[in-house]
Amino acid sequence: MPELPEVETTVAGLKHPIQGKTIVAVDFHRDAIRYPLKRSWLDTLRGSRILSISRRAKLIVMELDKAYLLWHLGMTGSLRISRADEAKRKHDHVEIHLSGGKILRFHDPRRFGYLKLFTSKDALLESLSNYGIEPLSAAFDGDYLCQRSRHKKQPVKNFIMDQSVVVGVGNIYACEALFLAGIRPQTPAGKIGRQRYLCLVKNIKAVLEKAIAQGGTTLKDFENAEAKPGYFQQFLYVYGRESLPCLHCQTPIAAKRLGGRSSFYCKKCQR
DNA sequence: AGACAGACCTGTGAGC
DNA sequence: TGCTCACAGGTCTGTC
Repeated sequence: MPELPEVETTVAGLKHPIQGKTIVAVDFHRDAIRYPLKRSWLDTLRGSRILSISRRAKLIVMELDKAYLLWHLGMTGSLRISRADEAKRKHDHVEIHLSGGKILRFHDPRRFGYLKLFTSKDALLESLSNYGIEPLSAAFDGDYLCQRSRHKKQPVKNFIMDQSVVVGVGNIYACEALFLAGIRPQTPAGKIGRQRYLCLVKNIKAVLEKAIAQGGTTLKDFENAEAKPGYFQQFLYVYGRESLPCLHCQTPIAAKRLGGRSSFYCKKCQR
């Protein structure tokens, strides 16, 4: 599920409720999600204060006074704040009881998400070292993308979804940004010129910023920290619109699998 | 090294 | 109604 805007929305919603709170108790309801949930973490977590929460790539970083918690929401994960009297739902795998009585719950039906604990900043940074630059940073520009793409034969859509190049762009926003830039998803990345990369970067930033402003995209089960959906899905031009008329030229939207992922584009608007 | 397929999971909707 | 199948927002690993 969550691409950068959904993670950003989650972090924004969690800041106020959890920053400065102390972890009173932690429940692991499984031994593992994607990776093992180690019982030894429980002692570290109990009594820890949450100093800050932030996002890096599609990851959520919680800085505690004794450690760092790193969350990935995978495809169907969500983190939400609930009252103590709200019943645990199916697929609530982790519950963190906070001072003040609220509970932070990690919900993830498909269990592609994960939670990791690091006891030093170096270990945390090491685990983040393979990620590329942030798409909303000034460093992400057309020249960067153009330079990284030289000699690459892979489809440009797969290229911009490569987290070691630029982080946070997933299947939905890759399709949307390529549509807005007028670039076909299957075009080899190395064959695209600087001018078109300038345009693509502009549209990646625009699509992500607009999605953040709308609280992300909810196709099925994304919900933010307050259990509310996002509203960006009503602004989608191509994603999930196979055979429907292009909103610019009425040509039926085409679908194609690239790198195992459904890709949507307009044969007339995207070349 | 780069590109691709397959694996990891459960839920949902379509088609029979 | 109930079965089977394909597919879903993301990584990670193995293979060619």
